Amino acid sequence: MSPRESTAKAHPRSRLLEAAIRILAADGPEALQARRLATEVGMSTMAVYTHFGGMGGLITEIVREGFIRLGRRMEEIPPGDDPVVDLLALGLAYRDHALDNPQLYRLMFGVVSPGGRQGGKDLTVAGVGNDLPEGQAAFARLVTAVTRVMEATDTREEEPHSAAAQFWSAIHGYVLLEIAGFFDGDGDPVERYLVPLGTKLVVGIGATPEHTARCVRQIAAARPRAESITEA
Amino acid sequence: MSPRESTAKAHPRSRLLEAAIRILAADGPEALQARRLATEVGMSTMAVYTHFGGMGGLITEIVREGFIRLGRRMEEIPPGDDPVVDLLALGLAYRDHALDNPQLYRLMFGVVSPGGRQGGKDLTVAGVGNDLPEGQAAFARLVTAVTRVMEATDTREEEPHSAAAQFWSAIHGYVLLEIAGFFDGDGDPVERYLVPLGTKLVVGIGATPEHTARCVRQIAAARPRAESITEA
DNA sequence: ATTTCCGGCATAACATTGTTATGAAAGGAT
DNA sequence: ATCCTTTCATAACAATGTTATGCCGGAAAT
Repeated sequence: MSPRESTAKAHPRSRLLEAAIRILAADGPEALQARRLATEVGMSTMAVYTHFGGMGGLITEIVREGFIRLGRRMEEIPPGDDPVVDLLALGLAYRDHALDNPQLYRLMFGVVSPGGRQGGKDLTVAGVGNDLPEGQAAFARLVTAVTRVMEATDTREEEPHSAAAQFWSAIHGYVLLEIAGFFDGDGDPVERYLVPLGTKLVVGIGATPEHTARCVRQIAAARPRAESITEA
Repeated sequence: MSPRESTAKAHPRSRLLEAAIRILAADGPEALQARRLATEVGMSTMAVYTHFGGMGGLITEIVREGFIRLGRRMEEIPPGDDPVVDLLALGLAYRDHALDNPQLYRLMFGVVSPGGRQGGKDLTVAGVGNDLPEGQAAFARLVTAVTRVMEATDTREEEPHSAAAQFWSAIHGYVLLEIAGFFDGDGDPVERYLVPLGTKLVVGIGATPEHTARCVRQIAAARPRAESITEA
């Protein structure tokens, strides 16, 4: 037995979780079924129940993993000299990650219900509230970036937490509309909508329009143009 | 037979649609089932197929009706003297309507999939794209409001369509996060997040901060405080 | 006025889903 | 060596969307 096979046979929980994320990305939440998942990993459907308690528990773990990956993606942005550049780059990284994993992103925010058993009476979504600490961690990264900008611009009129929540609202809404296809056929929606939107918010936080424009040009120069969606 | 009964017996399609919206608001998308719907209107499940072709067709019509109601709610805002006041009031009406019908709002944006057959492989959401003209109508109302502000402030740097799309992104994201419970326990989230967010965008469009602040105070004075969610 | 035809819908069956009951097998603890 | 716990395969169950079938009633045609 090769080591690859040994790691493949072991850790059935991880295999289930990764297979579930793969199926979700490939064929959407409707394909996230117990029998298909069991076939994918070469086991029976009972494995889902022993390791996750059911499809609901599995989806909860998928959401957690989604927030972990989002947090990692945002951590990868190295803080540079200009906090405004960092904040804008953070927003772009957030958008890039969401559009690389659109199905996962929608599932994270309860935007989709795989078996019809989810997203029910209670509208509260695990992850954005206090339920999943991984969600708070990703938000905390945004709060620190906003705080640095406000400190650099001597802005004290607003709490960083409040301003960060506004940033998240704007980017979140933009991302969902772009995923939904609302911006299809209008050129590069990032350049057309997201960058102006972020600019307005950064200026509203306290940065000067001139400085923000310089930061936007700096980021746009380092950014590849006309990328395509990788996930099916 | 009283006239009320006659109208109740007739128009089975409308009865199905209204019952579906009622069930959705009361018990969530998971309760949107063919058998329950048939029981609710006193018919068999076949009625769903004769009138809508299946549950998918019914959901499409629910989404259309949702955009119609959203459009009506936004039409009810009478244009006043100040376009900035109008735009802010439009945003608040949008938010109020969404939080009065949170389940419907999420369904409209493909945010939820009742039955697991929706929101599948294709991420494009009917309504925000070109599929449903009712969705375009609601967005058009926002474009005109933004256009008036930009005309009043002599702003020509940006297209109204682009600025309106940024507004929609921001409000849409805020609404979804508020529905998801992200702002729970932080006081009035409208005052704390939505109003500052709208303020930054209005200023970014070209209005002066002072004038915008006056408009915000004017609207806040006319707005009832600490409203509760009406839908279960 | 009778006949014909067609749309609307109830009944019942079907395929597919999540779930659970049962038991076997494997591995470690005593 | 024995027992106990965990893990999971098999199979059955409940509930879902869907479809096949046929009845019924009214409208149109003769």
